Amino acid sequence: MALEPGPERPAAPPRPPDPVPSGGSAAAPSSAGPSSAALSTGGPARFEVLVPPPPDGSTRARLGSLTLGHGTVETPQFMPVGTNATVKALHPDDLVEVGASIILANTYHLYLRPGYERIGRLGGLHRYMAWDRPILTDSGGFQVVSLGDLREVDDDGVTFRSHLDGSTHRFTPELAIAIQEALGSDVALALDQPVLPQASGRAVVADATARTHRWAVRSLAAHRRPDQALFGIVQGGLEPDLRAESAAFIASLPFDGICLGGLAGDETPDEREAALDVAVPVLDGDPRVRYLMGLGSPADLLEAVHRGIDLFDSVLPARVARTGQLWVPGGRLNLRNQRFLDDPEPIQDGCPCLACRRFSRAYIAHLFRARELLAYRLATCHNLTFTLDFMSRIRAALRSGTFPSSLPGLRAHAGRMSRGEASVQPA
RNA sequence: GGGUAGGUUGAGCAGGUGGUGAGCUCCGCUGACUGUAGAUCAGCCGUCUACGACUGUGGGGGUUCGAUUCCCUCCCUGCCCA
Repeated sequence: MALEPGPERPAAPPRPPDPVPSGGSAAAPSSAGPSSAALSTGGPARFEVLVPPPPDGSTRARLGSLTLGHGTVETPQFMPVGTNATVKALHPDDLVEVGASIILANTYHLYLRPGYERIGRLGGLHRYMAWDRPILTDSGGFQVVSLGDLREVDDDGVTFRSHLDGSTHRFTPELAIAIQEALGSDVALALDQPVLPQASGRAVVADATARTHRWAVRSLAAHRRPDQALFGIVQGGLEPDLRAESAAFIASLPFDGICLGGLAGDETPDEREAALDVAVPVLDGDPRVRYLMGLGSPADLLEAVHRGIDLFDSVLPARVARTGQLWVPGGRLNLRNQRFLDDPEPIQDGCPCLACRRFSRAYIAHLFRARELLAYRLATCHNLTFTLDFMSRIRAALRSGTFPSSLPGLRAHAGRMSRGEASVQPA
């Protein structure tokens, strides 16, 4: 699709070295260098566009740097999801090695168990889970849809039944903020009401979007913690006018970053990209980071970066890893398939991850069949390494000014990792 | 040698006292998954010309319109007694 030309932008500032090498390991977020201090806004989240999109309008992709309390995040970037204050199957050292510079944790889950007051008493989420890099907490808004019939939304908040014990709980925008302040995440999100675009009529989307806007205002009013950023969430489903209106409204508020929610659901890639092409131009010229919630397959990440998104999170690479699907350039391997039992090759030749450095496909295939715990750790390390390395490749292309022209190569590397695309054959 | 309990689709079972045995759990095969109620879930898992049909209850024989069931015989396994 054609991208509309953006406005002229000032020349890019000097390009700092990317701390994440293309091998995907040993990311080392650090404080921003003195050269970028002049662009600091002094807030809890400082986003700088290091390489803006080209003036010819060939892409909205941009290279950036998001500085938070616990470190700097190079963008475009992917956040592994650690719902229960852990990225399933991984040790924090694994996350560092995989190249994670920021992870996501979940307000709803941690509220139910172990309780946010407890985490607060124990020194906050970073100390609790022994992760000293940035953490973003989801507000619990997604559980409004994922918990389905266990919830009821009204204008004041949302009433949930706990998925753990059936007990009744109620979230308001104010409580979601209080929980996240107790957790001490670097980035908090405003409570929102996403909808499944395909399963909802326009009236439902409009209603949820309007409610999300009211909650956004209340979230800002409730937020106190000066060392914590607060991002607002754009909704609007797949309705172009509602999506654009929502983007304009959220952008009019003094949030530290802009999230695009209600996507990465049951919509098609074309529908999702159309929604981005409506929402992102509304944010053009806005100095804040743009975060598309929930997207995780490499091909999807690439197209969203192309359309101007800086930040992503998803469960996908880690979840599919735990079921034996390993991502390699151009596609994926299903290690549960019989043919891998005799395959002595590493999952991906040259990959620096914990799995590929020492183990064969045959061995990992065996571990999956035996349901050995090491299988989940190795597979998760590999897929996150692949994903974060892919983001690093995108950043390298942006830094060198070759991004639009490098799209075909990046698309080939991304392959299709979901939605019924064929698996790759072993080398 | 005598007695006794058994032999069901890769494994383990359920069922079946003359009237259509393709059920279950493993194992196995394949697929799905995107702000994680998920190391989960779904489909398949005897054969075929496949929305239907056929075969299959240790082997062989018999009775019967009809046998997994009744009778004869043989084989195999567990246990008990010599």
